[in-house]
Amino acid sequence: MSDKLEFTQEVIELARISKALSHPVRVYILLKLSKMDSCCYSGDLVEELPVGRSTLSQHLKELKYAGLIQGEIKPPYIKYCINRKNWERAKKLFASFLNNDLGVSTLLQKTESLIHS
Amino acid sequence: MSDKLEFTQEVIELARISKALSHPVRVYILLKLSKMDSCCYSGDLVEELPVGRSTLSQHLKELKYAGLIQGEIKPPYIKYCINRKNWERAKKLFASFLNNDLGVSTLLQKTESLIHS
DNA sequence: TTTATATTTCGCAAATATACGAAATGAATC
DNA sequence: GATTCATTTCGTATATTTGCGAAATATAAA
Repeated sequence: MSDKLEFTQEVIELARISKALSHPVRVYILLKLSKMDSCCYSGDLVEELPVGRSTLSQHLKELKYAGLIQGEIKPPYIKYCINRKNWERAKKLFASFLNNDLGVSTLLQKTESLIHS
Repeated sequence: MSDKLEFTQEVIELARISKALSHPVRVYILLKLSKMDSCCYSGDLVEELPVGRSTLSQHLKELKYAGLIQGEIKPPYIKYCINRKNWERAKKLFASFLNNDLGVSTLLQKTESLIHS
């Protein structure tokens, strides 16, 4: 069989989450938020991290877009927290990945099965 | 304390590995190689994956550079395998990350401690 | 030595990521 | 309404990533 296949959702999702974690600033933010089990202001983070405010805001936006964190507006602040549900999902996916629990059949699929499903 | 800090090796390494995993082709290759517990030719992969030969070669190069795989020349082929040692290290790092086993003190460090250590 | 095969490197184009300062936003307070 | 504060968006510059085909490389076979 030499047909080109498409990636499954699992593979695409793993890549998407990995991308969200592919910068030290974002790794740090996620580690801190998941550890604190509480929330955090953008202003607190910019004090510690070696980037400017607007750059930090971009990183927060990316993590939000990836669904890994969420912001709650508490004027004049915005409190950022881990998105527990998606974070647990990410953890499970990665655990499967690292422990080789993902079956070969979950790596690729034929185009047809995507179209007709 | 509002001094800017630097990232620890753990944070930098997590970001680096995540970056290597931030593309579906690379996730697929790593999953396949770690699952097979054997090796794989570039030619086999290009048959399955939706990218051309030179593009696949780039992805393999990146994974090699990240230390996650290694290539053994078996003319006229090159056999690619998981780099077991580094893969185990990556697994441990990620497991700590996902389980919140990394202490807060392992996230950032003062510039001084880098310079004088 | 020529030919065939597998893979990589090169050159290029397009898209995405990273960073910053300045300006804009949105809510509370004066 | 004007001011203040925390944060985001905009505009811009630069660097990196992704992709491809053509050319180069390296080895085995004819």
